[in-house]
Amino acid sequence: MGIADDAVEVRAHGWRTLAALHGLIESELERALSASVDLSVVEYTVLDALNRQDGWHMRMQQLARATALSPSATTRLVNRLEDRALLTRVLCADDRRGIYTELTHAGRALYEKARPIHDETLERVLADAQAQPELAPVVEALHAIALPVAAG
Amino acid sequence: MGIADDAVEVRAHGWRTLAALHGLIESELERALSASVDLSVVEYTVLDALNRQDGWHMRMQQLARATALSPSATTRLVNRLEDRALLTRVLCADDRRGIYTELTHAGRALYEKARPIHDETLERVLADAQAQPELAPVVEALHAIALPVAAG
DNA sequence: GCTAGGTAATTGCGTGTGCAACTATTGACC
DNA sequence: GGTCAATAGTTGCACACGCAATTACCTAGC
Repeated sequence: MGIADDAVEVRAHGWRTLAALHGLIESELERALSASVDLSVVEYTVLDALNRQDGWHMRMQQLARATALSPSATTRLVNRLEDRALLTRVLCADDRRGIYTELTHAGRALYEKARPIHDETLERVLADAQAQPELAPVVEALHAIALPVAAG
Repeated sequence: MGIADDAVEVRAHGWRTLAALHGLIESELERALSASVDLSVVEYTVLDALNRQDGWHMRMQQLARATALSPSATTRLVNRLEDRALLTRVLCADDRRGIYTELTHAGRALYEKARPIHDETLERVLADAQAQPELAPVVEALHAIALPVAAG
């Protein structure tokens, strides 16, 4: 078997490994978050994204990109969170097609409660994953990614 | 902000990056496979897993692990593929609770057709991802993973 | 040999998702 | 100023998923 064929195998195997690690992390986060604060991973992702824009609005489309969801799924996701009074829709004045979302007090409070649980779970799962020879290299790579801006 | 806080941020950011890359690859594979051979990514994963066990059976449970799916989802996934005559259920003699699955001729043929599409899409997507500074380190790590056994 | 506890797989049910079709609004062109 | 394509967001619909309950079977223990 030649070098080119090996490359195909390596990519396929790498993809399976990535998918395995992703599934592992997501299911653990799902369990931890839904048990403690009744949030799914995507719901937490929304709160996290909104919080990271501190005080700033976010369009539906940006939310869709941040969660890797379709527009329709994003609409319903925002509906669920709005029904729980965790965020509010804000009509935008300069483009009346656009809709901004922002966290409510309750939303920020729930996020503050969920965040340590999220972070601890992530730390634990990554440590577990790093102990598996199969997954370790990918976990290492995650650590090596530089933060987008100065995080201090 | 201290080193410990940075570590939390780095993990969270790494996880978002991993999720982004995973979502990117999965959606591209989904599009390519469903358009050309009417298979979803998990369905392809099943055919691939069965094929990699060349001629060998695979229990439902193993399939569930390979696809990161629940037992119920695995049952229905196998149902769909069986309805399309791509695989067959085989009762196991020594443990009559267990059910083996194996590819049919049609299943193997469709896999052979799907595989190059899968591989080419994966190559293209990984190349695209590697061009994004944000995703590149993770893609590098995937390439660096050694194949489980001698692949030649 | 029979019962009790555990495991493999399946089914009922509620829910989240994507696609396609739709509405509302914007911006470009003449 | 009116028309037309493009964009933002929402809704109808079908479908795949997870959880919990169920069935069938195996394995101890007595």
